[in-house]
Amino acid sequence: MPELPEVETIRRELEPKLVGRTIQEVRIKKGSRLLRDTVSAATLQRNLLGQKIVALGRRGKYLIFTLGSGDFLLIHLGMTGRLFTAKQGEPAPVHTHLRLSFKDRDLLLIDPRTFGRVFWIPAGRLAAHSVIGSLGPEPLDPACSTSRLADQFARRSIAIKAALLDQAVLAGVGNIYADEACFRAGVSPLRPAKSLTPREIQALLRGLRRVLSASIAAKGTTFRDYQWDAGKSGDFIGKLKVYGKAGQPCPKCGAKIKRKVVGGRSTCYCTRCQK
DNA sequence: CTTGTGCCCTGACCGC
DNA sequence: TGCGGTCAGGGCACAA
Repeated sequence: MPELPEVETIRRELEPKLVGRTIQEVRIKKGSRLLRDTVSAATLQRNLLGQKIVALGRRGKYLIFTLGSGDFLLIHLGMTGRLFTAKQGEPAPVHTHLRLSFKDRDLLLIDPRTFGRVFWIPAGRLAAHSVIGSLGPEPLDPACSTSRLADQFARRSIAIKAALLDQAVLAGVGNIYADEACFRAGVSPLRPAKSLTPREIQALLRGLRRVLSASIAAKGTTFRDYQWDAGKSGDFIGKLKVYGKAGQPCPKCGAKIKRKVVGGRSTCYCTRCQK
């Protein structure tokens, strides 16, 4: 489940390998669900062929390829999406949906469960595009302030965990880091968002930033499917405090970690440490 | 506007 | 060994 740290890790891995290279061949899996209603395979193919990758950016969980034409290729990895390079001529693994060939290597997009998505966005239309335009601030951006978050939470009665998962509130936070941030802030994920005090929101943002930064440094969390390169796992799983640890002792107080579905997602927390 | 629910999809895992 | 059932969850459609 690639979240902000995992997508950022993939971005950093691919940037030096792809920027400056020109797309020489485009292969799209027939009827790939990743394109859905966003762009036709023929249009995508036509618009990518011969284009140079001039930048590789990230916004939330979206990877943003800037092309020489000024247009953008957006990739969201969903739950099981993987993106890495392979030697030319190397056989594509099953569930390869997109293969871009460059002078020295190929880029493969593999996604068994097809929760991922691919978008093509014309030049100048990135910020106004529906998926990018509706995103909240980057949690690691200094401009993302406690007061801004407080404004967002003030009118929400949903659980703080659900609010953290809302990409319009904060971009890039998923199930793992929402749970970890709540634990580090000592805040129960069940609390209504608007019940948090400014002090608690500050602790939450600080905890979130710390866990995101530490995870990026460890190349992300490999819980199940995520890899930042072929066969390469992230190391942050050993640093997780509560996520996926239901029934195990809380690392702070030793009480048994509880699991509950919040906002439709499995949520792990300590009822003693998190109030 | 808000909030909650169900669906998409495949593979890993479990119990029999 | 095989096989059916369950679960994982990001984003979106949809209903209230």
